[in-house]
Parts: sequence; structure tokens; C-alpha cells
Amino acid sequence: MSISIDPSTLSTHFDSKLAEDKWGRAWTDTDLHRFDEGGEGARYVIDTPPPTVSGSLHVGHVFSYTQTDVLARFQRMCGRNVFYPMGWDDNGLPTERRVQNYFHVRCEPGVPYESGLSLPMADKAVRKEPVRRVSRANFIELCLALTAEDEKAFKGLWQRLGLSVDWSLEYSTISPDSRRLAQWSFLDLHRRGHVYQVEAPTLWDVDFRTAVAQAEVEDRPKKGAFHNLRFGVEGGGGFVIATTRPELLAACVAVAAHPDDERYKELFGRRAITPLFRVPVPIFPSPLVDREKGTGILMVCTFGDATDVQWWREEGLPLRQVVGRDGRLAPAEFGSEAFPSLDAEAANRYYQGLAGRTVREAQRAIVEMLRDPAGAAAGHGEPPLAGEPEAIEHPVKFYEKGDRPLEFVSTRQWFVRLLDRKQELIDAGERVRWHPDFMRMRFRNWTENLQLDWCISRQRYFGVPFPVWYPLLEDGAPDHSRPILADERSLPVDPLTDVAPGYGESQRDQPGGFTGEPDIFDTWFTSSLTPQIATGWVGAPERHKRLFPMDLRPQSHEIIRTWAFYTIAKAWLHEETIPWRHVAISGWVLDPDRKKMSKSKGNVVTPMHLLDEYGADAVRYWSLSARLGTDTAFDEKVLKVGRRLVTKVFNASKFVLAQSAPDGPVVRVLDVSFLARLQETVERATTLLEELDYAGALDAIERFFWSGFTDTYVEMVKSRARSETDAEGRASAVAALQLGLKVVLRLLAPYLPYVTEEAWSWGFARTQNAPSIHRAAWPSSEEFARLPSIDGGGAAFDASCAFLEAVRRGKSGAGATVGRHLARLRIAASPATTRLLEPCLVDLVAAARAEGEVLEAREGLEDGSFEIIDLELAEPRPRS
RNA sequence: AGGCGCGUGGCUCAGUGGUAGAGCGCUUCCUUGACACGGAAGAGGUCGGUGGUUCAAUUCCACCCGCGCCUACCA
Repeated sequence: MSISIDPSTLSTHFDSKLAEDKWGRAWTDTDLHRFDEGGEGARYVIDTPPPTVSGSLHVGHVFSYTQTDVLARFQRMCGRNVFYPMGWDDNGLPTERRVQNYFHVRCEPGVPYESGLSLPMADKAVRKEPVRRVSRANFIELCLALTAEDEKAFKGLWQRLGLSVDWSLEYSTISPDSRRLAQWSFLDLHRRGHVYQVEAPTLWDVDFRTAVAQAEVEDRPKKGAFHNLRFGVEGGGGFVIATTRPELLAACVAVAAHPDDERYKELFGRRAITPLFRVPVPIFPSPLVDREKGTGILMVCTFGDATDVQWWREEGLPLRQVVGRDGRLAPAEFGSEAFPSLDAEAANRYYQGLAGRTVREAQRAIVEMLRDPAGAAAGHGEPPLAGEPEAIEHPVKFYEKGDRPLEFVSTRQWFVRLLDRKQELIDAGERVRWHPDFMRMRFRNWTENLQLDWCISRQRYFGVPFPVWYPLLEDGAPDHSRPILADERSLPVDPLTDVAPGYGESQRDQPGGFTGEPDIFDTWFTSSLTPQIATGWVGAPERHKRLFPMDLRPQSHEIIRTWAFYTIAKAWLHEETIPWRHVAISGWVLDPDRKKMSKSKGNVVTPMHLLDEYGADAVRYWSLSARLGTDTAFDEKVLKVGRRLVTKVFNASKFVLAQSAPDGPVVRVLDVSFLARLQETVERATTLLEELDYAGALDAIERFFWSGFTDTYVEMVKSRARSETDAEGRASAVAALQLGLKVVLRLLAPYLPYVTEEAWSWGFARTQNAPSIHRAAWPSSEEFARLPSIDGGGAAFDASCAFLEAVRRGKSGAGATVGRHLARLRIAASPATTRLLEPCLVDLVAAARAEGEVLEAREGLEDGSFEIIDLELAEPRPRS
């Protein structure tokens, strides 16, 4: 059944805003993207990345999320029952920091709860006041309130973009369901023996005052200096060590040099004496020492770096923790058992000038002390500082969201044991298909280099609490060796308000009673469960079984070591499986100078004005023309190209559907040949999309739409589609045009959902019995099956295009426009090409605006090439 | 330092063992009956460098240079 619309009833231009509003609402009202829970057919299950709702949106969000959406839409049109949820990762430090700044507050657990506290955004005046201290419960309420706001903004953007998310599957990582699953995960890992707690040196951020995991650590180049310090040796003599951290001298517990280093060999086994504090420490050999670095001999402290921690363990060294959790030097009593000294009085005098100071301040202070000869290890002689500090630049470990270097601080933390499962995790990573494939290396590389088990406890507030209490001994100290775990039926629990099993509230924090674990989980401990949260997992085991492992995990490459890694680890530890079969890694959006966009650089592009200016379809086009895994410089030109394509789809649809003819089969060679090329495009695009190469598919579709359909075929059959004399030819042309459009619109639908839906609604929605193009079937070869067969397939169409091109070139060379009529036209082609074009010639002559016999065979010409023998313009026709 | 990726017209990016592609920008031209939020034609590249394999290399291999990222590097 062919369609004929009156184009004058349609607007001249496509109004993207109107369409977005109209169709966005229609899709919501009809539950168009709803996953069919009871559906028996093939499913396609997506583990959508829950964005951190930090309040700020940028084009990077648009970019990667659209790349997922196009795959979801493709799969849905292929008839799969698509499970496409959206989550919000709302808990964690970024949120806490945003809430602190937004309301100008700090969480202070000791402060009493203020019922009904709600604060406005802090203005300038408020910011000048001292920070407002609020209780933990109030702080959490503020976090929840602000993230709810932020989530609204994100959801608005997603809907405007046309993400075909099933919003009934929306979740957040702080919701009661997520808390329950995260706590259940902890209990399960505990049951399986995968978690442990230990008091041990841990990477510690002194500003956030929390432990952090290896995955959240990054190195930053920092200026520092080698300080050469003279150490004494018991029984006389001395040597010079080099250190970048002289402020840790009081924490020195040993001295080490390379076992083969002739300079220091005779020192091994003897004891060194530190300057200022005059602490005797062992001198031991270690192959880990680099003879070339510094002076080749170094001091071992509590703790300057990871090697110090290693030596502390291996050599059984004592603990002298001088850097406190707040980043200041803690009090120390020299002459005590922990801090021995040959001259305790002098040591304490020196240390008094350091205690309470920050690490930076302490370094400045101690360097001055070290210039005093009285500080020498022997109590006299040369000053401990040999020469001036030598400035160097070296990498320093920072928490990725922190501002001051991390310290190793010995604290009690919970860990998930991973180091003994490296190989299993690497193998699991190999069983997942990575797109592009080389991203697999990132995962492998990271896993192989893993140094520490996963520290999952954070000394923070807005997050999922550990479902754990501890008994209090008679002296009131908690007994961490006997944690009381929550009953899994009681989850989620908050041990700070819920009572430990077997106790009464009156026993909280009383000797002989219990105390709640105040720590919360690392955010990744919960976000690594997004597949399980989305499926329902323990609460819905049957559903979980149906949906897990999932099909697709889209994400960006910088979080392979966190999100992908932890998610694979969790799935392995809990169920000995992989969480998903495919991972699609999106690239970054870079600024036009190819620099990473970041708030601190101030080069972030926000998306809303782009949607207003170019329309959602054009913005999607920009996102979808970038290949997976490839970083893309933001370029507004591509948005313009997208908008041009949208316009073209709109106009071409209008034209095609305005043609009318009685129903009839496609019979003409040109029409069949055109459709043969289209069919190839369908096959190619389908193959590429199945391989997640949406950008390659778009390229193929767009190229055909533009140069095969609108620039050429439409022009070739314009005349016949309106013919008053050739009824059969007219029917064939209109049928082919409409079939072509019907196919092309569906090919473009996942990319440009709004304009294709609009055009679809003009007729195909009715004739195809598919009210929405997004639930219409993806084009397949079957639709081309009833066409007559012709020799050469698309060859006649290709030759026709080349013919038209030659004519246009000729006209342009003669200074005429495409539409100019020709008084005379003679073109030569090879005999084979002439034969091939014979059945198409009527159309081509009409399209050329010529008359009569125009094509003649000539030996010696290459097949498919044309030579203009004669071309004479007709007199310009006056406009009627 | 190791690994991975990238280097193609002014710009953004495709692509391929056999004559180099698109869009933008640029030049010239056009309000033709879907479309000026359009259209036609044209100029513009020794495909980072050097070797090698091959009848043939921009494509495969080796080395080098430049850029980016990941990992390691706090004495």
C-alpha cells in the first residue's frame, strides 16, 4: 500500500524542540522502552553505568551514554527484549564534597541531631561564616536532598537526548535495596572467607581522613629535594643518607644499603645512630636499594613509602608512627620503649619543635635543626645536614580526589582478599569480549600489577555502612577480633542506630556491651554490584538467573581498574562467573586543543545549549560518529553536519511520501538495481552494529542515504514518479522510493530517533502497523525478496550514478546549473556500459534534462566511464 | 622505564596489499517543482621518517621521531 501525503500540511523546517517534546512525551506515555519481564524471547541486557551525580553535566556524559543507547535501540528493533536500566551513583566522597561546599557544612559525628534541618544553597555571606557543623544524620539527609536534585537534572538531560532507558528500572546506589545488596555482598564474602580486617599501614588521605584503595591512587609529579643527612655508627664512624622526607627522621627505624655495595658492606649488622634524636637503629642489606640513587644508603621510616612498609614487615622492624591521621606530627615520648634514644632529653627538645605541625611545616623546621652542629649523631661535630638540599622532581602518590600527598598510616581496615586470586581474575577478564579489543590489555595490566588487597572501609559518612558491631570488653575497648555480623534477614542495617543481635540499646557503647562499626564501604564496593542491583540478585533469584551474566557493559577507559575490575572481581568471588559478555569502552571528549576536559582547567563544554541550538538528533549524530575507544576532540562542525543530515531526512521523506501512484510492483531495472545497493547497505550496517561498530554502520548508512538516495536515485526517478503516460513505470518508481525510504528511516532510527519517528508517523506507522519506528522491525533481506532479479545487481545503478555525474560535470563546465535544459547531449561509453544502461536511459535523459538518443557505444572506453562528445545548453527557460 | 594506542589534504576524522576518501573550510556557480537549516562543480595529500618483505606498501615487518593514555618510579 503506497502512501501519499500533502506536503503543504507539513512545516517547512524540522522543529527539533517541538519534536523532542512531542515524541519524548509519546514514548513515555506508551511505555515504549519497557522491558517485558515475562517475555520469552531473546533478551539483551545492559549494565548501564550509573553516573556520579555531582551536579555538573558535560558533553562527555552525552557522548558515551548515547553510544550505549544506539546499541540498545538497534537490539530492540532486532526484536530483542531489551533490559536497559539507569542508575545513579550518588554516595561517596564526590557527593560529600559537593554537599560540604554547597551548604557550607561539615559533618561532625558528635554534634546532636537537628530535627527537620534543611538548608539553602550557601550564598556569599554564609560562606564567610565559619563552617556549620552538623550531625552525621543531618549530613546524610543533606546529601540525599542534594543528590535527588542532581538526579532530576541528569534524568532531564537523558530524556531530552532520547535515551531509550526503561525508567521503571531506575535505581540508585544509596537506596535501601542497594544498601541491602551491598551488605549482603559483604556477608557473603565474609562467609566465603574473602574479607578480613587488620590493623596495618594503609594509604591515608589526611584531609578526607580516610583510607583509600590502590585503585584510587594516582601519581603526580612534585618538586622535592634530596636532603643528605649524616648518621653516626655505634662505636664510631658515620655515613650520609639521602632522603626527601627529613621530617620523618624521628620515625626512622633502620638503615639499609645494597648487599653488594662495597661502600657500606662493613656496616651491615652494626647499628646506626640518627642525628638529633640519637636513636640506635639496625643497618641491614637489601637488594631493593638502588645503589645509584642518592648516596646509595637510606633510612627506613614508619612510613615514608611502600618499600618502608615492606621492610617493616620483612625485617620485623618496630613501629614509630609520627604522622597522625590529621597529617600533623603526633606526640612522641623519647626515652620510652617505643622511642628509644641515647639522649632522650635532647631528642624530646628537638621533637617539641615538630609535634603538632603539618608535614610541610615540620620539614621546614627540622631542616633548620639539622643545620646545627649540636644535632650531630655524636652530639657534636659537623652539622647533620651535609650541604644544601638538592631540588628534584619526583612522583608522589595522591588520592585521585585529594590535594595533599597520601601517607601510610597504620589503622584498622577491612579488606577484600584479591592478591591470591590474580590469575583467576585475569582469566575472567579474558573471557569477557572487550571492544575495542586492545582495552583488554588495560585490565590485564592493572590486575597483574596489583600490589594491595582491596581496602573497602572508608572513615566517611555518606555511604553504605558495614553491617557489623563489636563487643565491648570490660574496659570499654572494642574487641575487633569478634565482629558481630548482622542477620541477613535484617538488612539493610545501620549499626550506629540499629542494635547488635543479642544486645539491647541500653548496652550501646557501655563496657560489656557493644558498639557499631562507624565505617562505611568504599563506593566501589556498592557500584561493583550494578549488575546484581539491576537484576535484584538475592531478592529475586529467578530473575537474576535470567538476566545475569549480562550482555553489555559500556563504560569509559579510565575506570577499567575500578569499575570494570571490581565488578569482575565481585562476580567471580560471589558466583564464579563473569558479569557480562561484552564490554564497550567509550573514549573521552577532549577540548578542541585535544586536552582532557576538566573542571579545574575550565574547559568543560556543557550540553544543554548544544541541544537547544542543534537539536538532540544532531548532538547524537556527533556522539555516534566517534568510534568506540577513540578519544574525540569536541568539534562543533560535526554538530552542524548532524543537523544537515536531520534536515535532509526530513525533506527527503516529505518528497518521497508526496509522490503518488496506484500500487504496483517494482519492475524497472534502475529501481531494482538501486534497491540491490540498498540491500547491501542494510547487510553491512547490520553486521557492523552486531559487532558494536555503530560508527562504521552510521558511515555506511549515511553515505548511501546521501549519495545513493537523495543526490542520485531521487533525481533519476523524479520524472517517472510523476509520469502521466507510464503508469507501470510510475508505480515502480514510487514503490521503490517508498521502500527505500522505509528502509533508510529504520536504519537511521537508532541514531536520529526524533526526526525518523516524525517522518515515520506520516504514513509508515499506519501501513507497517508499527505506531513507532522504534518498535518497527530492523530492515532485513526479506523485504527485498520479492523483487525481480536482474543481471549485475547494483551495477546498473552505479553506472547510472556515474552517468549523472558526468552530465553534471559537463553542465558545470559549461557554466550551467544542474537544472538547465540541454538542447543537445551526446555521451560515449563502452559497449558493455551502454548495454547495461539501456533500460535506464529514459530516466537518465530526463534527469539530465536532455532529449533523444544521447548515449553511444565506443570501443576502448573503460567500463563505467563516460565521455561527453557534445553538450549544448538550451536557452534558459523563463520562470512561469 | 615497560605496555597500549595514534600520526592520512588548512581542520575533524574514515579507509585499504593494486588509481588516496568524506565532511567542514576554501574557490566558482545556482533560489530548479523535497530541501538555501539547501544544491552543483573545482582546487587541495610524495598517507610522520628510514630500512625490509613483496611484481606491487599509506596498508605487513623492524627501527626511529612526535603525541596521548595505562602501569611502574616518593630513599
